[in-house]
Amino acid sequence: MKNTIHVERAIKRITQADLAEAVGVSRQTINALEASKYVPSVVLALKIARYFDKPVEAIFELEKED
Amino acid sequence: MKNTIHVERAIKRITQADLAEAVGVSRQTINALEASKYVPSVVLALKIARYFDKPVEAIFELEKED
DNA sequence: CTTAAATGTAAAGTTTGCTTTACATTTGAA
DNA sequence: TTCAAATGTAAAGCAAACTTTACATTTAAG
Repeated sequence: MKNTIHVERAIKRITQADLAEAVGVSRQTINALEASKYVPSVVLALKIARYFDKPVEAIFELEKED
Repeated sequence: MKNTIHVERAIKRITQADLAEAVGVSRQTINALEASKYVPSVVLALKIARYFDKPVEAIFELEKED
């Protein structure tokens, strides 16, 4: 599983803390997601995708090992 | 969080066990998802969506309480 | 350079996804 | 009606998501 949260965030010029607050999780959760330290729930993925106004698939991509 | 796995499965006329095997989880996991007993990871959601050839958003929908 | 904001990281704790085993109930085809 | 397949459900256990607190490092603006 890889994601482009870092990129989307750069485009919108938003901090990890901003995104965290917008989707209702802790800043560390966003940081860990960007570092691929774990896989989010589909609820969180949907909220992040909705925030960036893109489909889930545009931000979260399956890899072979998934 | 609600999902339409049951419906998609009915359209394709597949059993819970078939879907489970196709996406690499146990049959009980699919059963529990259909019963909304829990929220899947985005990896599992992506696999299910891909299996049904639809976007994640077409199968998994956020509700107010999410 | 200095300082504040942003990011990285870590540890301990709680909750929840998902598994396995096991059994009961429902459904559908012969 | 009978028998098998499909579904529902439950409990115990493990792994992973996510939280809070706390601190160190990097980045950027003045």
